[in-house]
Amino acid sequence: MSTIEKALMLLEHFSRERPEIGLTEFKTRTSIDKGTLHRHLTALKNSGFLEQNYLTRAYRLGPAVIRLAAVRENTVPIVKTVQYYVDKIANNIHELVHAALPQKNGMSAIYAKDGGYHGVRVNFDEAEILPFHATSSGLALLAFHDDTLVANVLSKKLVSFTDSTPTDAADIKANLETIRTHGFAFTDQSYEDEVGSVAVPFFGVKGDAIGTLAIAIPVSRINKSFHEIIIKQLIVASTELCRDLGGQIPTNVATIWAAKLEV
Amino acid sequence: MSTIEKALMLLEHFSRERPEIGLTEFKTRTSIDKGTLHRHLTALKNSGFLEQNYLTRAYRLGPAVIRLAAVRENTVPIVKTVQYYVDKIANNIHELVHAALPQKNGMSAIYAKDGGYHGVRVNFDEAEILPFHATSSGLALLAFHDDTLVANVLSKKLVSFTDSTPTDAADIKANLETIRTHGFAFTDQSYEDEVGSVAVPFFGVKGDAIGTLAIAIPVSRINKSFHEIIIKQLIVASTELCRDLGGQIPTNVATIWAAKLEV
DNA sequence: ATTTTTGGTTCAAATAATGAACCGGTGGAA
DNA sequence: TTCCACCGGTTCATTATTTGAACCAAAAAT
Repeated sequence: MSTIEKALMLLEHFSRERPEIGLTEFKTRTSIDKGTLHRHLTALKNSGFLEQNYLTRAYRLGPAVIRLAAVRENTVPIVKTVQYYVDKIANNIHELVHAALPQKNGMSAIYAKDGGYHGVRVNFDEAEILPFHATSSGLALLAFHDDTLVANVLSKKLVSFTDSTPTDAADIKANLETIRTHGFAFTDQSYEDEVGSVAVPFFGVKGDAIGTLAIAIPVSRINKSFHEIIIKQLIVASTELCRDLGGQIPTNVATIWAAKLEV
Repeated sequence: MSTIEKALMLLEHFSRERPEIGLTEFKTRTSIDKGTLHRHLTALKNSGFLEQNYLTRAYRLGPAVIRLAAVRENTVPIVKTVQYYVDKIANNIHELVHAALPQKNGMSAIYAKDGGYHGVRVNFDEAEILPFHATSSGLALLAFHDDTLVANVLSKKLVSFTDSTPTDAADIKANLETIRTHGFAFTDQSYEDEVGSVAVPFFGVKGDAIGTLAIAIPVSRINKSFHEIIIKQLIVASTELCRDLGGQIPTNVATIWAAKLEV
């Protein structure tokens, strides 16, 4: 692995829950030598990707990422486009809806909207990394993305989050096949207890999955008819989203989805 | 310079005007060897910082920057906070207002709002890099930032954009001194013909300038009383912004600003 | 049909990354 | 106060990676 990739991997450690990380904490988290770490962190700092809390000397993400995100969003306005559809679904079904994009080690939610209606709500952090194998977003993306990603994900240790987290590669592979025939993914408490979720992919110009739309619901509120309603909403939104982004829904998926909407 | 920094410098070439850059174009723009470039671009791609247009093979910014920006904004919510004040000023004075953060080679506008009132308007691109020496934003930041940045900027070749662009290091140093005594910066067609601008810094916890609020106006509409009004608006907004961000206005600046508001 | 230009690859030579040991400051605990 | 542990940061000989001229294949342009 190149030095560049090693250094950029450091940025993956930052999240909402862990916005600042000190040198020694980095060392324990990565088991990279302190000297090397310091040089990498300094390079990232010099490039504006990190800055230091001048009191604690801990590192946090820097202003360079703000500019890059603005340029990226101007180039490919996924976030803005996605927001419209997430809001729409959330208003219709009054549950937590979110959209996520694939990152190296999982899906990253780029926007979430709580339908705000029920007392019991699913708690959710944007910018959190959702593991591919344990979330409906992750599985929906894997199922419709190229096989190298699947092989890559399954080759690593599959962490267990709840009693229901699937950790067997063969099981997951079979599940991905099911997801492909159904046109959507769902999970039952595989990432968080008491939370089920449903997700559909949305597609890029090549007809490859570039992101997902998903809904998370307390298991107590899941029932068959509601499940059907949710899936229809997701399919309609994803279809329109693909149109807006200039994406192409693979013909087999289009057929499956059309059939789902007929029912 | 480390390999990491060299690679990250490549990301600086992307902007609204140039959202996609091919290998050969990169070569002409950077005069880095093609082999090296390709390896760096591939590393950035593997890390999610770039992706390739699958038709043209040109590179564009990738989804990783979206996640990082979300985390950064959650850690230090400058963009969101700044928007409120930019909108407020724009509504009051009906001119183009923007906020900018320092990057390595200039200021990057993170938000802009056109007051939308006049026929002749200043055109403006967010995420564009505004050179330190030729814009009021840049000068306002330099004047209240640490001297190493000033020395760094002045040590490089100062590009001329109009007939009025200051390109002499001594002149600029003198101007920075003036800016420090006035508490704001202004420029007259130094970056774009027919456009003048005024800027004030806003400060971080250390009392160092971390960004700027600025107004750009067609020179035809500038007059003394309007100038005064603009400066007052900027000072008030920056003061409140610093409070919101937990920043500290250096005492000497606070004194100067207080005097300006008295008049 | 040929030339030019594109993105991408190779491998010996050149250079930068690495990491064990070290430094100095800070904040408890004895 | 003294001591010790822990923090961020630095050094420098060893080691591994980066580098770039030459090369390749495919796609445009002529």
